[in-house]
Parts: sequence; C-alpha cells; structure tokens
Amino acid sequence: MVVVTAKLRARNCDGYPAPAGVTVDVVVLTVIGPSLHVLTVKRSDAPFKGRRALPGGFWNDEEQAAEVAQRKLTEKTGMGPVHLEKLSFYADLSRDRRGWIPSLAYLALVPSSSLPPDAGAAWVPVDSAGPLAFDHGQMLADALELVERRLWASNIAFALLPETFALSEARGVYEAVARRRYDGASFARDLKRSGLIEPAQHARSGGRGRPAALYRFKARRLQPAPARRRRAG
Amino acid sequence: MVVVTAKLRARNCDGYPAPAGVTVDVVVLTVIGPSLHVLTVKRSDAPFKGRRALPGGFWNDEEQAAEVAQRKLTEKTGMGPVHLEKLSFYADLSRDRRGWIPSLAYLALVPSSSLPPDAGAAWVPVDSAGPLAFDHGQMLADALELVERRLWASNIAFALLPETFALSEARGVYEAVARRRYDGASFARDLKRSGLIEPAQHARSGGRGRPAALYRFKARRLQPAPARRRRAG
DNA sequence: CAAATAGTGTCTGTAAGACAATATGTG
DNA sequence: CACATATTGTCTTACAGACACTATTTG
Repeated sequence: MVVVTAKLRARNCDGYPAPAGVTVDVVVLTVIGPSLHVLTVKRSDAPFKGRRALPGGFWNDEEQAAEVAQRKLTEKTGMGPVHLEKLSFYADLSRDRRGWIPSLAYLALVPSSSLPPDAGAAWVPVDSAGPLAFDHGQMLADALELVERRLWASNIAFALLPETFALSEARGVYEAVARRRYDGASFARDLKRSGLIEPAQHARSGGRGRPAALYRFKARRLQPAPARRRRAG
Repeated sequence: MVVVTAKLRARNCDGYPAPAGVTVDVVVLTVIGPSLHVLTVKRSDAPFKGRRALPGGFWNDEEQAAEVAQRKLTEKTGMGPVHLEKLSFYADLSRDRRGWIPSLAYLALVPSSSLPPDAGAAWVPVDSAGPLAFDHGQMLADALELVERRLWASNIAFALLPETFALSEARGVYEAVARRRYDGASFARDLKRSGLIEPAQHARSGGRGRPAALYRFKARRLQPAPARRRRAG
C-alpha cells in the first residue's frame, strides 16, 4: 500500500521522461431488451474504492495492447473472444491522479446472448450508468457516437447479433444503437437492400405469430456498407 | 550517437514496466489545386536518414499532447495555430525499431493560403506520397478516411477554407477530399441547405466572369451537420 | 459581343418514412 | 377462429445527380 505523494513518472534508459505507465480500457457494449448496456467493474483499489469503471489494466510490452484488452476481459468476466476495435486515446495529463498515465481505449461489441456468468462485472444501461471513474464517461460517450455513426455505414451491428437472426431482432439492436424506432417493414426492406446480409436457414418457430426468416451478415469483420448514395445527409 | 542493441523500455518509480516514451505525430492536410496534400519532414536522425515522415516528436509531461503537436508544427514550419483533432493511437510493439514507443496521432487541417515559407517541411500530394517512416502511412490513410467520412456529416471543411470563400472554392476543396467531382449547381444547392454556411460580405470581383458571392461557415469549430435524413446510405 | 464564371430552374431516379394489406404461425 | 408476429406492397416526401438556361462580369 503506497500513499502517492508525488506523481508517478518514469525515465527510460537513455534518461528521457516517459509515462509512468499506459493503460488499456475497453468499452464493452451489448443490447439487452430495448437498450444499450455497458460492462462495468467496481474498483476495489485505493483511490477509487467502490467506483464503477470500465474494465482495463496496465499495458506491458509482453503483449500487444489489444491482447491486453481481451485478456483483462476474459479474466474478469469469463467472456470469450470479442470483436475489438480501436476507439481513441485519452492523454490528458490530469486524467489519472496517480500520475502521467495515458490510456488506449478499445471498443468491444458482443451479442446479448454472450452474457457472462456475472463475475464482479455488471451490465448497466448506458443512460443510467452514472459517473464513471477517470475519464471513462468520455470513453463511453465516444464509443456510443462511433457505433451510432457506423450503424448504417458499415456492418458493425454484426457483432451485437448472434450468427443468425431474424430481422425483428436486428431491428431491436438497430433501434437501441440509434436511439430511435424504425418501421418494421421499412427496416426490413432497407437492411436487405444494404447488401450486408443474406438469408440463412429456414424459419425459426416457437414463439407466437408467424415464424421469421433468418439472416446472417455476409462478413463477420468490420466492413463499410456498399455505397449507394454518395453523400450522407 | 547510440547504437541500439536492446529495445528501449522504462520502469516507473514503483518498478512497473513503462514505454520508453510516447510520441505525438500530426497529419497536416491541405488542398492545393485539385488535390489533397500532406505535410512531411525529412528525418535526419540515425535510423531514418532521408526518409519522409510526419512531423512529430516525443511527448513529455510538461505539455498536453495536443500542445506538443502544435509546438512541433510551429517549430518546424512556422505555421500558426491550426485546427487539431485526435486521430487515433498506434501501439504496435514493433512499430518503432528503437523500442516500446506508442504514438498518439492528431489530424490538422489548414487552408492552402496558410502555406508556410518552406522550412524543411514539404507538401506532397497524398496520392504520390510514397512510403513514409514507421506506420505513418497508416496514419495518413486513417486521416484521409476520417476527413472523407466527416466531409458532409460535419463542418470539418471549414478548416481547409479561408474565413470567407466562394462556393466554387468550397467545391474544389470538397472535390479534393471526396476524390470525386460535383456538379456546380447541385453542390451549391446542397451546401447551402446543409445549414452549415451563411452569406458573408458582398461579391468578390477581380477574376474573369461573374463575381461570386462569399460565404462563411457559421461555426469555426467541429460540429455535426444538422441531421436532415436519419440514415446515411 | 465573346468568353468565362456564377447562379437558377427543373427533371429524374432512388432512399426513407408511414401505413395498409396480406401471410403464416400458435393457442 | 382470434391473435400475434412477419412480410409485401404502395404512397409520399426529400435528396442527389444531371443538365438546360439565365446572369454578370472582363477583354
């Protein structure tokens, strides 16, 4: 247990100043019911006790940064491999009271079906997440903006949906991300003509009402949607 | 002069590993004539001699990262304050042969009228930039993609244009960024109805042909364009 | 007036929102 | 069959691209 009296920093073997460390944080998003949720952990270490934060940890040069992100997630939640993307960096000198510690943030999207057996981590709705430690609230805001911007411009939603899905499931996910409602018929028409999905096996039954046809995304890595019109709006 | 025999790394005063340093790099873009250009410097230090690279340098904790970006630019090119945005981070462990040195990349857009009196830096067309040192080529590619994605979705082009401008000037800039041509009439109609610009003083004369009306961007910091349609394409 | 550039008007194809109508399952 | 959900069809508005035509300047 160390009482921090001076801010941490480091020097490299040539004598130049270096950060005391670099952390990697992950914004993990999923859709539960009608709304986006973010994965948070409760910090138990000294200056943050009980505060909610994004999962993450210090980066060392025995792993690539993205590997740290994946490993920390697996350690803390038992979650398997996730779809990871670079989000941004957070480098304000005062962002971490412990010292000069920039952070590299990743974005992970997971289908709600991969909900881990809760191991100290908790899904919280992004609207009622409350304040997070450090600048993690900003990371979350940036993540939400990125996902929403790419929602129709790419196949990014594939990571939020199971391998095969009904159009109504996809609509729920798109509605949660875009924070708006879509007309069912128009949504189906537009997602089909986006060129991103293709029919999968035959209908799934079991629920009430007419069984839905199943679809899958053609690619399961991030790709831009085939451009239809040139400009946005 | 140091021959690097082992990769540089550092330890902080608590004994944990830390990067040997963190660099800040800047992708400075402008439009010259019909095409986008990027600002490059020739490295004169040991392992990169003569190689073209983006301007940048090591970050220390006496300045915020963005301040380093601005200062390095000013030192090397005499360029005044520029519009800076976070671009991304580049953290591959092998990206810098000298050791564990991640980089934070910023994007700067400047109007072609702010061309500095050449002080060791050179504008090169982005299409014929050739290979750059480190992963600076990837930084450039990411910058181009970001600018193009935001071209119509925000007022980002304001930073590439002078305070007031004719619609034909704006069209040239948009064409350079989007790498396509626009119909003059449709472009004028669409930029006007974007809600991003407003009329400025009266027409400018001097050239051949009918003098053009002048416009300005309503805001000179990055803002999303007022949404017209909900989705992109 | 001719040339050059600026700006207006209009037509067309397509995207997107809304909603009516039909299809196909379950209890 | 009643109900619930899925799917198809159609109508309307707005946007983007194209282009003809008009306007205003210089030489």
